[in-house]
Amino acid sequence: MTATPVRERTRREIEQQAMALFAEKGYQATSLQDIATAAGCSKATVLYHFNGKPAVLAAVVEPAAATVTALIEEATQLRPAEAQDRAITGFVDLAVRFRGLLAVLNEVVPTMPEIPEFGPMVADGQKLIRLLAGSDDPRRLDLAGFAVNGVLGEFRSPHQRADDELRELCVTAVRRLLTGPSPGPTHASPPGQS
Amino acid sequence: MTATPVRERTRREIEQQAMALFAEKGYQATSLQDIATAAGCSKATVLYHFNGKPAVLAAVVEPAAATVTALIEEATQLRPAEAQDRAITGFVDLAVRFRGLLAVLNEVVPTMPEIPEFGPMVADGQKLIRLLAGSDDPRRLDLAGFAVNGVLGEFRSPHQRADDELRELCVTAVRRLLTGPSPGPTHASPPGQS
DNA sequence: TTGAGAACTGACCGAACGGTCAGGAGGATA
DNA sequence: TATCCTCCTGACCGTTCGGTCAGTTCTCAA
Repeated sequence: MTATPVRERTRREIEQQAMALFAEKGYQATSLQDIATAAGCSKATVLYHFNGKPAVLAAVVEPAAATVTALIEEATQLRPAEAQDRAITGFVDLAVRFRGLLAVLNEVVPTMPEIPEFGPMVADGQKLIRLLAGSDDPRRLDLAGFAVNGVLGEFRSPHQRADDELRELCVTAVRRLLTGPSPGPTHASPPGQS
Repeated sequence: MTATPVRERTRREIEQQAMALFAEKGYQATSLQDIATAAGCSKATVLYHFNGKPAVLAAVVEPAAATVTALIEEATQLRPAEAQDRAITGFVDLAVRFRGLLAVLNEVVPTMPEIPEFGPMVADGQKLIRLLAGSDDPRRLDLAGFAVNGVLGEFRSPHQRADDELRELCVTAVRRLLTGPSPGPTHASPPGQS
């Protein structure tokens, strides 16, 4: 009934194998031939189903992107204080859930503006930082950006760490950065420092 | 007098141009031809002076690596409390000073174990995390790793941020993560949660 | 002046990449 | 059976890359 189920089956296989390879070796280091071999088809078939390598990446990333969008929409409808906490736990959960993909995103971030498929994701990233910060104070926005970088960095190399452990570490770290008293107006030098 | 000054002059020119290009476009995206053109020589000359592209990167990174080693040696001889603060400010200062290089390091980190020239640097990274943590508590070591990732991430894309601003942000964030009370033994759920 | 060695180069190579294209295989339809 | 369309493929293309090599130019001491 879905028009051509065989088409979807092949597409899905390519997406799954591409996801695994991207997570394992990175985006640049994975060639279309690698994906095709893993998926049990020819490189031309990959290009038949996806309009170029970036399109493969976009398809692989799409579920994660949709989840981010949903999280943002959900958190936006909460009151500010709750929204921040929801954003923190939601973001970390999401990072753990798509941990294999995060290293890839990390790698591709610098070249993302060049790829039209990623426009919405960049915008969502900004919204997420806004929610994590909990306010529009530039200082808190900066800290939120720092926190996101820290979380992303935590997934850069394929750790052997368990999901739960990783989640706890990230939540703890992000809360330390973003909750509690506001950072000093100028550079803050905690008591007793050189 | 230094045996062959002309050799050193060319080497230095290549190193400087390579550093600028790496900082601007990244390591992978910079070809040997790019470096040669910028340095006003041929690609073969670059290969004559450096034993392959990774060797160029190693030479470019070497000053920063030496500074890290010096910082570690210095901090190691302080008392623990002072050592941590010295490590924090020293690390951030160093990150700002070599900001152009950090994005490159960030990019190359996953493939670093494959390049023999980088063995000592990886070891220094571990020592630095140990100093930043201020103790051997695994939880604090994890937070220190998170902090390093955050700082590195802050330099991933070429911000327009001023050095001072960046330094203040990083020091604030790292202190928030690593100083103050020890993180709870299990996952801490601040008051009022779903 | 001259010769030896250092410094440098153009031409070339093999490999890998993303992408294109004409056409084959195979099932549904008429 | 004949036709059509979807799915798929091998062969090929142009480009870029890191790296090699034989040979030329330059430097400098004897």
